Amino acid sequence: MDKEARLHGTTMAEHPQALRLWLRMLTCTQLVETQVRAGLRESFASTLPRFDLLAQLERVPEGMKMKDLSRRMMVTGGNITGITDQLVTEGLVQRVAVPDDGRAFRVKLTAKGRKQFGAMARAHEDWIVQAFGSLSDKEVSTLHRLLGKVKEHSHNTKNLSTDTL
Amino acid sequence: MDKEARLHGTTMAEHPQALRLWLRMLTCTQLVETQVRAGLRESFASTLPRFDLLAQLERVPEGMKMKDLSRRMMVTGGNITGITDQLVTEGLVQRVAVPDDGRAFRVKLTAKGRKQFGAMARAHEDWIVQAFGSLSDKEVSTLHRLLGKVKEHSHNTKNLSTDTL
DNA sequence: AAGAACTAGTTTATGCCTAAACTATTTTCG
DNA sequence: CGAAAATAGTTTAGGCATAAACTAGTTCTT
Repeated sequence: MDKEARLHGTTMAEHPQALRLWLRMLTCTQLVETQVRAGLRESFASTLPRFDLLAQLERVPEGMKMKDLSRRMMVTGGNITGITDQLVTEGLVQRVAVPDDGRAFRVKLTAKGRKQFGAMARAHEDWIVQAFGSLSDKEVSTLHRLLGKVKEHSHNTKNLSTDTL
Repeated sequence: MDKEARLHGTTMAEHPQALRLWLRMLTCTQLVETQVRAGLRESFASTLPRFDLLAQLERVPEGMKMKDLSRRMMVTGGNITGITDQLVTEGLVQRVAVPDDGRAFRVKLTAKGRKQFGAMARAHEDWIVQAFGSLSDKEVSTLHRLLGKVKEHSHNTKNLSTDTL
């Protein structure tokens, strides 16, 4: 069945629905991201990764270890080092040593950081609400649910690509 | 109405649906992207932007101007210069001068590039089909349609953020 | 025809991203 | 205990992204 389609050599003309969906999803994400990035740059002289890191810390007064930030933000550790360095320079976060573990730091918002993040979060929310403004509540919820399935499936099938043994 | 919600100071606790949707969409995109990037690197020693550029050229035997690539790929011009340089070095594309316009180049796939892209595209398609494998045909089509609305809306509202005059 | 405005492509400076190597601390366990 | 393995964080090398300045060719305007 699948083999047939391939034998006919028509796969490249077909552009299966999944592929079209993926391209559109990528486009949407980039469109929204571009707008958010521009907003953060113009209104706050900041960037999306920095905002993202602040957002992670916002609800955790005691701060988070860098390793946890790395996992939550889905970026490699080296990155967290760099972004944190920036935010420390800007005075928005601070590194605090962890008593029981001489290797680790806890990254915490400063008072200035908390204030700054508040302003950014309000603007950010407006941008996002606007970006999805053409959808009804029901459509938003449908989209949310379907993407949830994609997300779970992706988590479950991680690192299984070359599992031929 | 909206004002009330804000006055109550509860916006940050609410996490409107749009915001949750956006975060989930970002997560999904990153998950799929990470898998595709790993595949391209491991199987073809290549990258997503290079694959993307080859894909743009695949259906246009006469090649495309770099400006058009920039627009189609939604990245700035300087980027196209770099990616094209890489692909030229790898022998997968070539720059061809445009007769009537001394400034412009046409970027074309070489025979090697066409062959290489074919192999990459087959693998890529498999990865994507797998990434969305948990969705039914109907769900794929729903997702596609809803994202279409987001995309159109975003295109229509570009550059209107600070239009107070 | 000549200057201004525009356009195609490149370059520069800066930031984020990865993978992989490295340092310095735990933790594990023979 | 003490060597080996694991972990937290940093550094390095390379690629891709942006914005903004720059070069060189084209088009517009008068």
